[in-house]
Amino acid sequence: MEKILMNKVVTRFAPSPTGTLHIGGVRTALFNYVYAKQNNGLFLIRIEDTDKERSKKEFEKNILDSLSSIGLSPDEKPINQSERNNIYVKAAQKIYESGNAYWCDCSKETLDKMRKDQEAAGKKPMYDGRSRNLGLKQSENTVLRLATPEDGEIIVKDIIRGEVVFQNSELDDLILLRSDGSPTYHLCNVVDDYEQKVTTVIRGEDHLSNTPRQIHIQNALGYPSLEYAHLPLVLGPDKKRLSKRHAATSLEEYQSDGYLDSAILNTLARLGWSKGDQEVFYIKDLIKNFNINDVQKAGAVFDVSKLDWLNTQHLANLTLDELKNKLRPYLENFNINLEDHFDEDLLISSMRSSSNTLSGIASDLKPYYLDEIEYDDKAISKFVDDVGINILSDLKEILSNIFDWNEKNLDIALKNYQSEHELPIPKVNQPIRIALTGSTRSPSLGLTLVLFGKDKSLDRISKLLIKN
RNA sequence: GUCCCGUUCGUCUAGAGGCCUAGGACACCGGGUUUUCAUCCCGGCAACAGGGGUUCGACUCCCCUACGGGAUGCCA
Repeated sequence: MEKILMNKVVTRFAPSPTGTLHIGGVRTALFNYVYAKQNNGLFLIRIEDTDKERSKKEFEKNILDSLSSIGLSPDEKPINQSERNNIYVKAAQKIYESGNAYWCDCSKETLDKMRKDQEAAGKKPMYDGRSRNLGLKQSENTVLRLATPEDGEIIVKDIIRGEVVFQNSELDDLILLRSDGSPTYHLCNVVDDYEQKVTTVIRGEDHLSNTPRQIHIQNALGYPSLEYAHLPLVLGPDKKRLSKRHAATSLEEYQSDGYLDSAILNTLARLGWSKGDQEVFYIKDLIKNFNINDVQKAGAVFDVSKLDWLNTQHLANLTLDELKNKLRPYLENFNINLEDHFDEDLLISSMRSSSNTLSGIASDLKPYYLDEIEYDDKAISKFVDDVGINILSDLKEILSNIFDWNEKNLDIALKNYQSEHELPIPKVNQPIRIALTGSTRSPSLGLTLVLFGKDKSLDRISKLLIKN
């Protein structure tokens, strides 16, 4: 224990590249990152690609790119377990030589049958150690198993959960080396945590029951013990771990949907953790205020509406320039160049609260840039009737005679027309709004007209007039 | 089945025996501001899983039950 206190804190995020970076993984990485940073420690990444079947380079790339895109870059170059085979094999040998492992030649069929029998007998299915004292030598179809102590218990000291006790009798002799000689997850994981000088393991709760097994491997290898924090899982609305069935799970989907990285991180951090009544946190706030001891024990349901709200908060905190820069890629999706508007600053500042995502704002910006207008049928049928058409042609005339095209003049003209004809304001304004933007949603009308400019405004009114 | 973890408003959470007629936020529902939408402001709805203990007193401590999750792989 003293040893841990003396060492520099080192945390790691150890994903296996079998899919794109999952939002739950981002949260795990975030907590690891923040914990390391607030202790002046190191945050590392390790790619656990020992499953040759399912590991894909493209996923590894996605995970690494996603992490750095959201600001959770590691302090050292990530390592790949697939490239460190000899280290694990050496460790396995050491365990074997110390008498804490043995070769086992049980076939898959034998094992299946054993498990089935145990289940039928109402017992926990686990390897019964039948090869343990056979003194088998390594051969083509042998695996190396850890000789787990049969009695006693292992106490996992978990920062979040306290002491969790496991009886050794509940644990079976796990496989260290497969029959093809390749190392398994538990071995690699333990060896690498040691090799990378990891001090603190922060990972999902699904690993809690793996921990005593890994501690046995550590003990067999003579490694020092680690600090653990098992995070509650991120759940879907049905309380099962969040999966594609529930919602988007990969980070890149949220990013392309127009959520700010800082808002995503904020949402994830608040899932299972809180600090007073504060809701909005940036990474620097987390480094200052986060306390891993305060993390909740129960799983937390991921709620997109909270993300939406937090995103509006983070969006509102952006400076105009920041917002413009963040908007650009989303605008490009519509082939829009932000600078093509004659007063993009006024435009963006008028439209910045139109939607709670970047992609939503970009989409709302389309009428201001593109010639094609998408008319909202409902709005058309509600406001563009005979009366609406008359109003439009009247206003077209009136507006064309306004030469100093500014918000104040336009508002006055609109107001005069409306009071002269004793019309309710929306009756007058909505048809114009629809003519300009295709819908009834826009900033105040005088401003909207300014944003479109005189020519375009009149054009669009004509266009709607012709259409009807 | 067995082992492990968990259980406060629909959701995220505050609550470390009296501060709780249980607080905040999101969502939702009303109302207001706004020429529309959004923003913003105000208000409302809504929870301690159940049962036993311990205690003068339990959301808080202990036990049981129920429910949920995780683990039980030559996956990680």
